[in-house]
Amino acid sequence: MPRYNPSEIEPSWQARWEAEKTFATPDLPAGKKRYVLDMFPYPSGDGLHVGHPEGYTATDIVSRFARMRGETVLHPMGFDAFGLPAEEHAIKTGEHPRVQTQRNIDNFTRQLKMLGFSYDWDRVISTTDEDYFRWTQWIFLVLYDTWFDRDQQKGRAINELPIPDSVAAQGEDAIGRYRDDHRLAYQADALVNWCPELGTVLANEEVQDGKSERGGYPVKRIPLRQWMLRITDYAERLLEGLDDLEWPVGIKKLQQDWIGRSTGAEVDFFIGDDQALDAWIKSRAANGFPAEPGDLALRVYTTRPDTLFGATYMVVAPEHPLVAALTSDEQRSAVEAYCEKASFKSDRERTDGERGKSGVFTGSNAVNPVTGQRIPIWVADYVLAGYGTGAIMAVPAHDERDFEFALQYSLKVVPVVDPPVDHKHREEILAGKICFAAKGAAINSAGFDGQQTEDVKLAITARLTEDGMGCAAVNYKLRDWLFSRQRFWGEPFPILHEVDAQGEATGAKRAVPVEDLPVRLPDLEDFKPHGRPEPPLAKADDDWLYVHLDGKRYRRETNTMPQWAGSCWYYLRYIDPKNQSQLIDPEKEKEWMPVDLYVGGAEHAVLHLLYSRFWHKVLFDRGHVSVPEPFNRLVNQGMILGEVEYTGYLDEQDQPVSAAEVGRDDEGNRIAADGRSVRAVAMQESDLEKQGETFVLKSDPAIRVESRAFKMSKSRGNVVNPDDIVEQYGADSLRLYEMFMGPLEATKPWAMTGVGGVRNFLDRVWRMIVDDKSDALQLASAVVDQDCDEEQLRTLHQTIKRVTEDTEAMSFNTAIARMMEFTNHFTRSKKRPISAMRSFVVLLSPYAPHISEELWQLLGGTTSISNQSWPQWDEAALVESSIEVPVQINGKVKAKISISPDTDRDTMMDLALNDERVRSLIEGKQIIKQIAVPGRLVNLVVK
RNA sequence: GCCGGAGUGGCGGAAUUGGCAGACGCGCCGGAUUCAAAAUCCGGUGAGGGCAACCUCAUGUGGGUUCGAGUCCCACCUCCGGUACCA
Repeated sequence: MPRYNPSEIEPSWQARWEAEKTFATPDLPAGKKRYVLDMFPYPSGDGLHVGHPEGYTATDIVSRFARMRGETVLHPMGFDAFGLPAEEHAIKTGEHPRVQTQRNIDNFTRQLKMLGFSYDWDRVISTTDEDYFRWTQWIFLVLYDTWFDRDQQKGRAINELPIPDSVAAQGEDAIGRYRDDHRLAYQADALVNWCPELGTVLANEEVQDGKSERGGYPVKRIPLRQWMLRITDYAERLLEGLDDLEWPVGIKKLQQDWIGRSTGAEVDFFIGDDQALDAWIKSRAANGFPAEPGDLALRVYTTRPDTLFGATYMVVAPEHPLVAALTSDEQRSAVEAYCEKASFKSDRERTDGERGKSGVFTGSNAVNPVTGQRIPIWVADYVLAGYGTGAIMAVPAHDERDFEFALQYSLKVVPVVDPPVDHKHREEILAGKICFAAKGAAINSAGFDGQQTEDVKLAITARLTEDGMGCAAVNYKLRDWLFSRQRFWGEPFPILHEVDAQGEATGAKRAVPVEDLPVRLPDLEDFKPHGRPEPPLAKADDDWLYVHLDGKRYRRETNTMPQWAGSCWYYLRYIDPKNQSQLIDPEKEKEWMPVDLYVGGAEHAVLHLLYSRFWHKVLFDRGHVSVPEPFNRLVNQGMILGEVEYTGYLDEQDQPVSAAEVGRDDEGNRIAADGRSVRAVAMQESDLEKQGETFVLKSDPAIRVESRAFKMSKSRGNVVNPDDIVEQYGADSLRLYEMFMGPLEATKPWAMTGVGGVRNFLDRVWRMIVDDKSDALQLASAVVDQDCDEEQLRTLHQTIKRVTEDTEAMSFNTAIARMMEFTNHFTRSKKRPISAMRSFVVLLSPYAPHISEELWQLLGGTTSISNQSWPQWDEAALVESSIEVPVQINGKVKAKISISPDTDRDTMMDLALNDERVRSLIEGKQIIKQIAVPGRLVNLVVK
């Protein structure tokens, strides 16, 4: 009895695809190309998660579909294999990270192949391959060799950087330093998130709630010499580039917010002695606003220059370079203590918790450039050193943060914006009792009174510019990218630091010559961090660590790159994965780029996608790639949650407590409204019933029960393993179920019964074509070599049309529903024309490739079904001779009439009015309005 | 707080973009087949009322626009995800 047996047919077809290289992609596309890309996985020890195949199946369907429509498809897969877990494992076990990484890659590869994805496995790459990271290092050298020309808004070669005469006069070293200051890859002392437990610094993104994202260990801020990438130079380009991309608007917005462009003005406040004020004002008026504020001024950035008249005090960040100079002797101990305390806190800790503001008066004053009045300068950690100029003018009347601070320290509040007259709190705002951050008309602002906010901004900025006190300015939230890690398992930097005879660094550096790449990782005895913020590579032998070049001695850079590095450009390498002389052959790059469809999780919305775009733009500017943006279309697959769980509550006496009464006490323990402590228990669906919006116990409807699906997690024990599903139901069922669950982008809960449902469908498809009663594999007797009848033909062509359109629209769930309808229809037919069966199996093949191959072969196919061309539908076959349309009376369906689909408006109305039932219903009533929509409905409004 | 997304049967979800709400699947009920069960096949299945033909109500809540609203507008509620003093 040849039952549908996926565990037999799936591996055999996979073996055949592999042996025949069915999905090998040519170097260059013939005709229309399509580059379909998945976000490559980190090969963790846990293996594939059920969330991975969701996106992978979607792209596989798109790829198979496109191939059958004659496009040349590039659909590759690889591994993002550097990263912390492998290193943690190495530290624990002493096993080289490469060994474990390879094991995990092998397991992932097995799992991916088991799902029947049509990747070109000859193009597989791993970021940890020397042959790959050689080019990651090469791109780093491009960044190192590039400066950003603001006038042209373009990255250019460092030797094209204009050297000011004053620098040139100081000699080669000065020129070198000047260049180093302009490179896109540069070193700086950065306050870093040092995590002693992990023995590494972390990027801001890797720190959550003052703890490491991985492991949840405490993080301290310490200054350290770090590699930085000047992504901020590209802020404007990264912002503009978003416009033309077919990305979800939400993701675009996240990137825009992350870049955080704002416009306003920089303003200098005089901080010198009164005697020097006049001279300063005169010199500013004569010479204009200088690039640097000088010793006599404190520079701020504001987005509301219109509120300058309301600036009643100033605040500098604790790390601001002028803090010491501004601090008076009386205040020195208080200020120093405050700054010391702030330095121990991370950005996150500063803002965490109470959210109360704190600060200390410096003892100094500054002159408000428009009022001429002296205002106090405070130091407070609600001002961040890294944004704007690290100092602000505080306008408590019109800024919530300043208002809160002013309230706490009894600072002056001067309203300078009059809210609209109908504003609820206008009186209190004008009295300085409530803060108003919106727009209005200027007041208390001398000559600007009465003008609207936007106009005042321009007018005041113009006046400041004229007086040399300020200028219009743009700022970004985006920070330069902290690019070095103190880890072993990452790409070494291809940089050499010159050392003198004593082994001391001279400060000069040079790039490793391109022909010497890759810089391989050294052999180490063990991988343990030493607890100091110094990279493990420093433990390498001198053979590795020291290099002689051109008669000089160098020490290698010992930091490694972060995990993001490898994933920044992998999509390029797939196009030319084995090229030994170049990153990518320009001819191939031109033919294949950009990526037409990129599918992955929304968790990479900002970082990975922003970093890749940045690298790509640099490569573009330097002529290595031909398009300005790498990913034309982006789709985020939604999260798959675990099975729905029903949770009831019991008190200490095991009496049920309604979920409506359950809350949490201060320690987070669950308690009932009356204070009894309660515990959660899992409930069976069969014991529950729906009551209104909620579920209740059948036995006691007063007791409410929670119903919810949770994120899959090991600790919750609701993780679904793809291996188990494939074993029980088959890969085709898993693929089909993941697509049938709902829209690709939606978050949706897993349901094992649903997998059974699609398996049932595949069983029906099998029996529609295969004779399951006979011992040999042969066609069912109902499958006949004759033409479709009219209805079958219509069903077939409707199915072709809808599956084609739904697949194009990536509406996979409805495409599958259409195929189920087809199967329902033809299973009922005693005669199933073989031509219809063939067309159907072709439609099914991108979704469930293994069963389709098997059935295709049985239906007489001699080559892989993936070589078939996609069926075309015939509009003529879709036309029905007669359709039923509803007749509504006052918007309610009261009757149906049968008409030919092309019946015109008037004829429809006549038919409706003559319908027996309609006539009886409108008898004696007055028809006020007649609406007829051809092919759709008739509506009569009667009184 | 702010930003995004979503609320449709017992459940997952459809609905040509303003035109027959609930496609398709799961579950449930009934029937056929069977010694019996599984499997399979056929039929039914939003709620309430009626012997019936039918009637009434129904897409988170309340209003509005329209001949007609799940879909558009206004106000609100709930859930999920992201984010955190960026001057």
